[in-house]
Amino acid sequence: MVKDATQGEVTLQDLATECGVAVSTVSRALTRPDRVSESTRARIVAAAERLGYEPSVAGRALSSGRTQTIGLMVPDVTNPYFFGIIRGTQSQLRAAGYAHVLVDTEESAALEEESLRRLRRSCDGVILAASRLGAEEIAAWDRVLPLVLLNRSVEGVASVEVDSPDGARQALDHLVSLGHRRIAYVRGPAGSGPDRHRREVLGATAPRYGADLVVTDPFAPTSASGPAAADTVLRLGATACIVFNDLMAISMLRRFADRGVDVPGAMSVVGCDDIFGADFCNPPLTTVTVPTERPARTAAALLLDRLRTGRRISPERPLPAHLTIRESSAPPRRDP
Amino acid sequence: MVKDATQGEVTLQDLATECGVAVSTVSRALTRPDRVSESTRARIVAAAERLGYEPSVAGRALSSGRTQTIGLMVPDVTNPYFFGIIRGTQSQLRAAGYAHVLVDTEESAALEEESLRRLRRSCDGVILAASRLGAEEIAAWDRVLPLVLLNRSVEGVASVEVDSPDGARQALDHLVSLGHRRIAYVRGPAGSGPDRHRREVLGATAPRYGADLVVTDPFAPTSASGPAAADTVLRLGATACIVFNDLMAISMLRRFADRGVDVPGAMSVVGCDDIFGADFCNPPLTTVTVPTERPARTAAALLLDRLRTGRRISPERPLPAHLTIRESSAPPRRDP
DNA sequence: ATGAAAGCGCTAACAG
DNA sequence: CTGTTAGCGCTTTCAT
Repeated sequence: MVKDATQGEVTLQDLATECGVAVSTVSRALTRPDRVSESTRARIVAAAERLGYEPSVAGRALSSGRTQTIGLMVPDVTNPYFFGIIRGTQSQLRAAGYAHVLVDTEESAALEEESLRRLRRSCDGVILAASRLGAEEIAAWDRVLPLVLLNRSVEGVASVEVDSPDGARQALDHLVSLGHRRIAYVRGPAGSGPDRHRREVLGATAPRYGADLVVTDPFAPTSASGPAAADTVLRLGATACIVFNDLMAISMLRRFADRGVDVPGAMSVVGCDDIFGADFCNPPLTTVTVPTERPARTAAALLLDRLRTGRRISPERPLPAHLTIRESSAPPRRDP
Repeated sequence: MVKDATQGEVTLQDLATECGVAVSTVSRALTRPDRVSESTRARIVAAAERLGYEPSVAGRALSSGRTQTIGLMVPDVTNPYFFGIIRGTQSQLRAAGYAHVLVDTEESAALEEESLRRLRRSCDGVILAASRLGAEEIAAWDRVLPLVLLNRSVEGVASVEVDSPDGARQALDHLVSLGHRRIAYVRGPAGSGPDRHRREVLGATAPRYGADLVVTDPFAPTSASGPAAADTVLRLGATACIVFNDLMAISMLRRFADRGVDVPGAMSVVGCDDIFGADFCNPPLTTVTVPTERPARTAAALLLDRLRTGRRISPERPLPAHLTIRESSAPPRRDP
């Protein structure tokens, strides 16, 4: 039953009065059940239940220093890629009794900084997904506020890689196997960890495969960048491209269609992430699939563990990425 | 510059000592600038800046009773429909200096209840999007915790309609104009406000249009329901359907394809929401477009205003819905 | 096992 | 305009 607002909130004091014990006893009964007698504990818990007691986060935070909330910062809530991240962290945190503050940093490092500043006092820790901040800034913040990074690694800061560079290698392998020689990699934002890893892997692998890799300049990882990215790929004379993420890749598909470039006839496109929509766009997008929910849960668990034990444990290896081949990639058209 | 954790947090007391004034003066200087002399205010603000002072949300909440955070509860964070809602409320709240707690209730009324219970003490108010709770429960909660409803209306509780029933009418008009006579409406979840409105409007309008409307039983508003919903529509012998949301509609498109039912040749499909993906699925989906970000901002503004003034203002009218015609709807195939 | 008491950082009367 | 004082609800020594 919902308590009426006019009665005010039920406090520890109320329970103490009700049960004829001291507030400290009530506090213990509710948070350290082993340090009170079984009988009083039962009595207090029953009263709490009956009166609809709900602990005050503020009171608790003030005296204990812990807020029982952790922040999740993502660069773009409207990118379906972050679905799994949001769901995964949320379920893990909820199970542990933590609240979950979601912050959309809108691809802006400045907003990230400001948000961290604001979260510093109100969160016990923060999960930072795909941060656009510099390595030193991240390291500095981690000293103030426990951080776990997702898809970004910084020396000395806990992190979980979602993306595995091998996905890009598989994509390249696939395109080369189809017969492509001149292949473009369409970059994401300049600071991105996965972007760097992919460039490294592709750069190192292309020669071995006998492929001619051309890398674009960085793009904002959103649909809006698609048309420009598509045009760039055409200008570079590639017959196939690997794209930083599916949001851009799907948008590029449309640009190619608008310019009369047949996909996959005249241009093969491989995206990354396998987001919502990748399987039903037109043509369906060949993409690098990476499970996100599991690493997100890992990140949350990592943070919780660190808060509890003070230890920094190292994360399990991420699930391997795999290529999901759909209709947007095919052998290059033979020149007439 | 980021303050080092070893120094501990800077408090009002620190600033007071630093400036040689009382904590209350510092408090006022930072929250009621007009109640302090300009010179001391400047001195204090400068010190705060210099020492990297950040107010303690907990301390503030405890003494003022306000937490400066508001909750947003959505039934499914992985439904792109809620993108605009999340963005809209977030931007509005951020501008007002409020924190934003996102809760995914996973289409479960029980989880909604539990979340409200937990948020009661830690939020100043909650924006409840597409609640699956009963009207009486919602009204009861509103007495305890200021609520604003999105896409759900309950007597006496502030709400903003995103959906306008006229969208469904336009969809029906469209299909009838194309020549369809037997038209199915695929329902969403039982408690949904928009679902009820649409049934009412469609039920009232169909006779006037000379259409034969058949209404399905309720479905969970997710992709998973698509196949079953598609099968039901076929069983009902309709040549066209209006679907509760695009998530289901897109999924139905695929089911129809799998069953060899040509869309739009043998079946016209009209969705609702115009979510991410509706424009690039195959075939592109005719759908009822409704702007979500603006009403979400309105909802946030409404809540903030109520918290500030205690008044309950009534919201502006929602933006009108409009039909966006794409390739998933066409005239019915002439029987051979 | 339980109680008394001291704050945590801040706001909000109430004095001056 | 500013200082003094009392809590807000809770956890946490320190006694008992």
